[in-house]
Amino acid sequence: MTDKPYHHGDLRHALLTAAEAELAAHGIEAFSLRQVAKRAGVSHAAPAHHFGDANGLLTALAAEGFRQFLASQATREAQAAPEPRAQLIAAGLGYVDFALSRPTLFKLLFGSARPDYADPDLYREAFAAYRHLADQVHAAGGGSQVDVAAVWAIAHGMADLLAAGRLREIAALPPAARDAAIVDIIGRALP
Amino acid sequence: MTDKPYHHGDLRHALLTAAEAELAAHGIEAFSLRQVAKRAGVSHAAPAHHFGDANGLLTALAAEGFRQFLASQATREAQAAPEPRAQLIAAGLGYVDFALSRPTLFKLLFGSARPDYADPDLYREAFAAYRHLADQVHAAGGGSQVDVAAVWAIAHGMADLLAAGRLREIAALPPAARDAAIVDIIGRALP
DNA sequence: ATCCTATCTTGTCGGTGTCAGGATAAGATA
DNA sequence: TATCTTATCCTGACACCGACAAGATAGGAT
Repeated sequence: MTDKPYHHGDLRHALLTAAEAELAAHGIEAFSLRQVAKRAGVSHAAPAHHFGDANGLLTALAAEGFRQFLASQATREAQAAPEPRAQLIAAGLGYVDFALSRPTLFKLLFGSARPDYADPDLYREAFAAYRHLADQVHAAGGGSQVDVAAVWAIAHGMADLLAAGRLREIAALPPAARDAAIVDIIGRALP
Repeated sequence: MTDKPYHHGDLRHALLTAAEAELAAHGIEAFSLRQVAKRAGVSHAAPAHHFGDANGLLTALAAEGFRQFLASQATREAQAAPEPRAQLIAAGLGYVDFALSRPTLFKLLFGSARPDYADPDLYREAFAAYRHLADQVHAAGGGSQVDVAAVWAIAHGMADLLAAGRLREIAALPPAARDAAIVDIIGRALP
């Protein structure tokens, strides 16, 4: 039993992990900085040194979330055919996967005003996610801003509604049928 | 100058109005029951009698929000051709109109865990909104749950992204061009 | 005229974010 | 090795918040 050392060692990382767990457990609207500190076994004011304030922690967590968001898309893309359109559809599936496997983190990224997008790290990651989508749409033959908006809207709409517990009929399908429905729907955005 | 009477007269309505104003001013994540009470010129505990707790107030506000949501769609439908498909597209435009004109209220309806959907009034209004959409999809020739999901997802995705300040290129278009883009996009959901 | 009930206020409690100041430890310098 | 500097973490305090309890006031029924 090591008495807890005064210095944690990797508190920043531990706080991010604790914050994500708290978020998943109690939802973003009940997020509490003191509960995060308690979960990490540290005093209530310890997070301030690493993140400034509560929004700073959520901003850092959102940046990390965008990295996981792109990784979720990459996983699906690696399993799909290399043609641009198949890759685009796969990215859409990864979009939905992320929203369903980490719903509160998804809401932090897309439905919360607390992350500060003036933060360079977060801005860069969010922009990278947008760029990835736009590149795929262009590669798949979409030429206009309207095409990008259509694909983004339909993927985001599916993800957001499913993460919010709506569209129960779709969510309740067996995985293969569910994926097929999502593929069908996303494909409509680029006729 | 009438000294404020001990009894307000229509405090319930005044609190809902004040709550919507507070929501629009400071966002849902900074929502404060005491600020709502102060805005209505009433003590901090006065809302409890009418709404129980803060979530009760937000639940009542969400129910009212769904009525406005359907009204926003009805406005667009009244200006559109009577064919089912035109009516469906018009409803989609009204969906987006609502999200852009009342973004925080929109987030309360579709992106918040605070309203309690076990409340009969809120459940009824939310279900009416869903039913309206499903009926229109069926009237326009959509036969499956997937068709309903596709239309809902694309309209909701456009609305949510625009309300969150994303899709700036679309939001920045002049009204007529913006509407045309939205019509184009929504139409893709039902080929 | 009286009682009953709905309405609203005041006061209090535990919890929260943020700030100020102090304690501790790690690393650099000598 | 001894001291200085800096990063890290803690304690304590303040104002604000949601919720609850108890009391004050007024409207309406009897």
